[in-house]
Amino acid sequence: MNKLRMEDIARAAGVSSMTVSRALRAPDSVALATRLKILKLVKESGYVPDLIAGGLASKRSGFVSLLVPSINNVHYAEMAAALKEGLAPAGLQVLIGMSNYQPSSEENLVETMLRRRPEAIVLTNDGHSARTKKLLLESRIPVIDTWELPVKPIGHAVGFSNRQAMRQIVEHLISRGYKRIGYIGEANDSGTRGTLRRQGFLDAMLAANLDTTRQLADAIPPINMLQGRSSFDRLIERWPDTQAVMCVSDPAAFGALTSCQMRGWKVPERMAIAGFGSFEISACAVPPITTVRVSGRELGAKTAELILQLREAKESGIRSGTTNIRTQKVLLETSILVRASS
Amino acid sequence: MNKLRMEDIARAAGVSSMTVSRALRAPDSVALATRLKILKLVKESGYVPDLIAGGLASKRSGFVSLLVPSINNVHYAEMAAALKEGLAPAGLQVLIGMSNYQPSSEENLVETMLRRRPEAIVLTNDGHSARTKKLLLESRIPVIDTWELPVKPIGHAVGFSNRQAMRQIVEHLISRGYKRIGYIGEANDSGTRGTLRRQGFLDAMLAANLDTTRQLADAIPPINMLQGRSSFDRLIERWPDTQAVMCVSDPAAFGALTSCQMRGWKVPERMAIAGFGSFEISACAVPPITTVRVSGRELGAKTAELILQLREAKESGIRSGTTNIRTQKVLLETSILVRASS
DNA sequence: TTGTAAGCGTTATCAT
DNA sequence: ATGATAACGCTTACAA
Repeated sequence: MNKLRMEDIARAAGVSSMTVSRALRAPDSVALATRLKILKLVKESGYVPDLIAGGLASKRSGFVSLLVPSINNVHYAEMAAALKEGLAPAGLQVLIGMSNYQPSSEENLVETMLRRRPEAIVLTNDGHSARTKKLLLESRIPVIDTWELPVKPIGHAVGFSNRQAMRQIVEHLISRGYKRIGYIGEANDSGTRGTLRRQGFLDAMLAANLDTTRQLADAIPPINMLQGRSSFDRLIERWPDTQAVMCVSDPAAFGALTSCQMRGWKVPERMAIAGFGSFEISACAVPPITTVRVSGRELGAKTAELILQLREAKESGIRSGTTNIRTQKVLLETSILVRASS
Repeated sequence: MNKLRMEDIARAAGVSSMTVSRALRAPDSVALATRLKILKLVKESGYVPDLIAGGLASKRSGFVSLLVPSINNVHYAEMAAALKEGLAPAGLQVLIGMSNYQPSSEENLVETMLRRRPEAIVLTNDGHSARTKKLLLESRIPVIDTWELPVKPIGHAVGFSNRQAMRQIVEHLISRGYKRIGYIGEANDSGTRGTLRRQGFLDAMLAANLDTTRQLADAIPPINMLQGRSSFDRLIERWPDTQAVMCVSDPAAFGALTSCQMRGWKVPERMAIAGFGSFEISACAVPPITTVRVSGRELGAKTAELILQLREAKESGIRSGTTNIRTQKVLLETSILVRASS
């Protein structure tokens, strides 16, 4: 038994393969009786059209590529789900590639993804290599940077200001009366979100005329709970009179909280704690941890919207002879969730 | 400026496109000078070969499809990373599809993935619909069920026994002297891993002649921390004299722990807790939580191995005229991590 | 070592 | 509403 082709269905239905093709993609353009007969045969035979062949002929691959550093993250998961939901009505599939937080891997991943000619490519991290940028630009495929709004994005961007959000939450700590505030971040974060968040911390502290020396940023990204705990321990060893600690992410903040639990320190009385990202752990910890709310769902939905909009613009551009599509930037709001830890 | 094709590179190099094709895929079959000239042109021009066209011609798509329920899970992340590493040397890419824990979505996802003709398809959940099974079987594409070893897998399988692992950890609790042991699980888990884990709980309890009525399995899968906490609260309300609680997963166990923290209950003195899956939270919680160690990396590596082996078997099968490849089952070991919570 | 010719399985385009 | 034909951009198979 060989693999079925469209022509096999066509022969069985007594029509040409073009009619089968139409019955499958644009049912209205085929007579009802013919269509029903074809669909019945397709179903019975288990025929599955070959998208490789279809893609070659139509020059539409039918999928959008989502590149994430890791698939172990609720925000990427929600973003992916929302992106998928937003693109499904347009018949676009989402295929996910994982770079595993390795910059060299991203370059590779981008190149292998481009080979499959996605209809758009969504990036979730910044700090791309020059070659990555060149490949993306030359591919003529719409590129969307997400999460942060880069000053100079490769193509379009949907995101929020990590710096502004961090500034906001640190201002909250300051308004609570904490003065000796420490910061726990990640190492090697030049050109990444971590840097921007730390910048936000500095913005708030300097504006309030507070001391900014209590910083520890040596965890390997992405910082995890246990790293957060050990950073906290070293922070306290070095600056024992610290009153509050601002962490680059919720898992790190939870790590700091567990250190307090082991020391028998009351939170927030002895030590206030704040995180970033509204992960489940910050809601469930005892006490719950103050954090910055970010919405992967919103990001995914907006990104889907943008992709569909770009697609339409391109269609009408082809019709009108215009080829230039302006770079789009979508800025999302963030808000802080004040909880018992501060 | 139009998209570059292989022929453009060929013309620039003064060779035929076949030579370019060879220089790119089997460098040794092209004269050194020619090859260098071609590779230089490719690099300078930013030409990226079209895998859609290549796939159609060669009947090899060059990718393996990994279908996960969600990308918010460290185990799938590690499995994906290991799978990727294992397949990369063979020139196989891993593309991830997400079903979002919706059974209807899985059917859809399988079908759209099949359209792209992956060279193997890796499934991470069980309980497939009849149509899904039919499509997979008729596709003639190698299918690998992972995590659990189903009694009747669709194709091949790499996994461990959830039932046996759960039995082991419950036996540990029993050996510690706990008698009134409760169970917190997920609702609607017929045919899924949850059912098998609960079965393992029953196995151990019945073998020890202990009461098995303290079960609460009404959380919506996948159970999360807050659901674990509320299940625990209801368990305690109904059976206040419970001594230990076995949870279907670590996040649920952590939820139970936070309830104890809020009640001021000592763990394990007043309440012993055990989880499943060795998530980071169980290592970082205070006290750390006893759990079952599972290795996504190992699963991914073994799965990659199996895929390469099947591929070779197929190659030599084609040469020898044999077409039948036996179903493979790979069983991995699990172990329990005894920690302070029990 | 390189080239030529013929597809791969679908869809675009133009007829009818 | 349906069909014939020619791509789509590459690789296979064979020839030189």
